Amino acid sequence: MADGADRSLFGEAAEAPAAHEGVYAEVAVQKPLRCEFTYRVPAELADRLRPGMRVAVPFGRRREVGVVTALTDSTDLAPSRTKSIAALLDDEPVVDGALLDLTRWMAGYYACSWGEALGAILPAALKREKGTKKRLMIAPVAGVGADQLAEVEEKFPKQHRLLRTVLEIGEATELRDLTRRLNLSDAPARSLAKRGWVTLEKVDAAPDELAQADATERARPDQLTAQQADAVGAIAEALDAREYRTFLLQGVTGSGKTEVYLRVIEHALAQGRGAIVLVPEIALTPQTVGWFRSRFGEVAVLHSRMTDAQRHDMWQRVRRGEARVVVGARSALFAPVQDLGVIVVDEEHEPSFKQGNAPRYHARDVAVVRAHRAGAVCVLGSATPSLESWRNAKAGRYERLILSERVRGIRMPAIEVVDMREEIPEQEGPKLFSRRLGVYLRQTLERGEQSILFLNRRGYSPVLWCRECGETVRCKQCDVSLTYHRRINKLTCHSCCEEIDPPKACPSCTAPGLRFLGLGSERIEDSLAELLPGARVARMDSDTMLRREDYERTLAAFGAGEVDVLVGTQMIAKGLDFPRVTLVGIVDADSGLHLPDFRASERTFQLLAQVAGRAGRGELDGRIVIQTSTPDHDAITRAANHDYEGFAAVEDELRADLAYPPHGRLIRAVLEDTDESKVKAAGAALADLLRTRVGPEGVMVLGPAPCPMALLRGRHRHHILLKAEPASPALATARDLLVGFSEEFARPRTTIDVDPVGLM
DNA sequence: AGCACGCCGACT
DNA sequence: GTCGGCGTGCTC
Repeated sequence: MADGADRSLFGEAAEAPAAHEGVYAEVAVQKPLRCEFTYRVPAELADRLRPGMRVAVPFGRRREVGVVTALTDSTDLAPSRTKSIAALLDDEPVVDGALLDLTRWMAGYYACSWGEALGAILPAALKREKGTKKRLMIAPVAGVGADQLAEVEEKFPKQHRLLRTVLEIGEATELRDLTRRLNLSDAPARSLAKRGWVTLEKVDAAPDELAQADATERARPDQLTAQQADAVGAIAEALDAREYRTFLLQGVTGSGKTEVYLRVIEHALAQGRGAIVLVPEIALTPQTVGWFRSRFGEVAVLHSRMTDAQRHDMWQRVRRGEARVVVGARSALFAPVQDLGVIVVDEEHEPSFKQGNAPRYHARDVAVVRAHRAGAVCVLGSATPSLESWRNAKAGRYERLILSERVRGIRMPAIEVVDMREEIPEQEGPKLFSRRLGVYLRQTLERGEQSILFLNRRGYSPVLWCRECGETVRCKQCDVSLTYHRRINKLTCHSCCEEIDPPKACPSCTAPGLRFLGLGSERIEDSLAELLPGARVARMDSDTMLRREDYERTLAAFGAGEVDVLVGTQMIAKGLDFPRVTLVGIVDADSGLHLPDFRASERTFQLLAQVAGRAGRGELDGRIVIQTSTPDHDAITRAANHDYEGFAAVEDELRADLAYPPHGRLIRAVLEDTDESKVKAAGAALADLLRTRVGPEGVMVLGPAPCPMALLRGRHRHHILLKAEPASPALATARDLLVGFSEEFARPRTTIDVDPVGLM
C-alpha cells in the first residue's frame, strides 16, 4: 500500500509506461457495488493465484475478503489508485469455473453485484478472514420470573418481550435467532444481562440434530407403480444421454414422488455423478434427511439453522467428494458438487425458494440454469405446480411426468365445502365452526380418531375495531392492524413485532368498547375447549413453537395419539403423515384470497390441496371440510374436486389476459424512505425516466403507487412494476436503467426485485 | 452495505 | 462548553 503512495509521489513520470504492466486481479467483494475492483498481484503470488480463490484486500479503511474473478496483465486505472492484494487465502479455488459463471449470470439477471451473488454461494465461515464466529447464547438465570417481567413491562417493552421469550424457552438459545425473530438489536439483551437476569455466553458449536439424523428406515419398494416406473425411466434416459433436460414431476400427495427422486439419484450415483435435492426449509426435518441417508449413506445436509462451522464442514465434505448427495434448503443449490447429474427441487411451487434479500434469486429457476450449464437433469416436483412450471411444460420446455395414482391404492379424501354465509351465529362474534364441522369434530373424537384444524393466521383476533368511528387499532410504524394475543394480553404488530397493551378505549375517537374482529389460531384453540370439553388440543404456530424440539415433540405426541385435535397455521400444512387423522378442517379458506397479489388465487389453491392431503393417509378414509364465504371461487371449487388441471387452465387464461407471469415477466422496484415526499418525488422521476427510455410497446410501466404495506418499520414505501413479454429485450434495458438509478441516488433507497414473488 | 466526515439539539 | 443525532460520499 505504501509503495503505491510512493509511486504517485515520486516515480509516476519515470515509470508511467511500466506502471500498467504486471499482473492484476479483478476482485469481487460482497457489497452492492456495481463492479469488481482491480488489485495488483504481488510477484510472489503471481504463479499461484487463480480465479475462484479468495483474497484479503485493502478496501477503503477496511480489509475485506473477496473472490478473484479474473486475472489480467493490464489495468485502465491510474497506478496510484491500484492497491495490492494483501493475502491469498486459498491453495485451491473455492469457487470452480462453472459456479463463477453461474454467479456472474445471477448478478446480471437479478440486478445485484457479482460479489453479492458469490456471497450467496459461499459458507459464512469462508466469507471472513478469521473463519468461524462463535455463537452468543442467552439463557435465563434461575429464580427470575414474573416479578422481573413485571418490573420491566412498563418502561422497557423490548426487554420485557425478550425476557418473556427467554423464560418461555427456558434454556440457552442463540441470541441472534431471538433478535431476528423479535426484531430487536442486541441492546435489550445487554441490559437484561446487566440486571443479572440472563447470562450471555459465547460457545463454539452446538450439535446439530439434522447433521446427526439417523437413517430413518424407508423400505426400498421392490415394485414401483407403473407411473413411477415410467417417470424413473424417462429421467434415467436423460441421465444416460448425459444431456440437460428439465422434468416437471407432478404427483398428488401419496403418489410416491420421493421414491422417484431416490431412484433417479441412485441412477446418477451409479454413473459416478452427484445430486442436489432442494426442499422447503420447513420440510427439512430429521425424517426427510433420514430417508436419503438410509438409502445413500453419506448425505450432506445444508440448512439455515446450522452453525457456520457445521455448514463449512458439510461444504468441505461435498467439495472433497466425500458426500455426493446434498439435501438442503434454497442455498444448497450452490453446493460444490462435482460432476453434477441431477438437481431435484421438491415442492417447486413453494414461494420460499425465492430469496427475499440480495441476491433475490429464485432457487427453482437458478436450478434449471445450473443444470442446463452442467449438462445435468433437473427434476421439479409438486402436487400443485406453479403456473410458471405448468406453462413451461405446456410449451415443451419441461417434460411433464404425472403420478395420478396413490401408492397402495389409497383413495383421495372427500372434500366438503361449507358456505359460512348460511351459518346462523348463535351469539355475536364470528362463527368459528360450522354446524357440520362441529358435528364431524365430535364424531371423530368419539371414534378415537384425530383431527387437524388449519387457519393461516396466528393470534387470537387480527383486528381490534371501534364501532363508533370504524377505525382499527394500527401499528404506528407499519401499515397494518395489530393482532390481539390473549395468552400474553398484548396487541402485536405482525410486521415489526412491536407490542402494546390493549387500549381500553379507541385511540382515534376515545369511544370505549373496542371489539374483536376476525379470528386466529389462538382463538380456535380456546373455542375448542368449549366445543369439545375433554378433548386434548395442541396448537402449532410460531407463537407456541419457539424451539425446533417443540415442533418435534408436539408432532411425536400427535403421532402417539396423545393429542386429539391439532390446531395450526402454515406450519402444519406440509408433510405431516399420520394414519389416524381422518378429519381436516380448513377454518377460513378465504383468508389468503383477497390479498393484493396476482398469485393469491394460486396460493390458496395450493394451500387447500396441501392441507387436504393431510387426511386419509392410512387405512381409514379421510374427510376434508373447507369453510368459506366464497364457495363459488375457482380456487375453492377446483380444490374441492381435486381438479388441478382445470384450475391451472383457467388461471393461466386470466394471467394471459393481464400479461402477468407466466405470460409476462415482472420486475419490481421499491423505493423507501422515512420521508414520504421524497419517495413520491423519486418514484415519479424514475417512472418518467422508464417511460421515456423504454416505450410502452416493449415494457409497461405501472405506478408508482404505494406498496400494499405502504408503511413498514417507519418507512414509506412506493413501488413501480415493470411488465413485459417474457422474451422482451426491453425488459433488460429497463432493469439496467433501474440499476443505474439506484446507484445514482442513494436515497430514497431503491431495491430491485426481478421476478418478484409476493408484492407486499 | 459499512464507515467515515461533517454540521445542529440536550446534557455533564 | 461537548456528546451525539443521521445526511452524504467513497471504497481499486
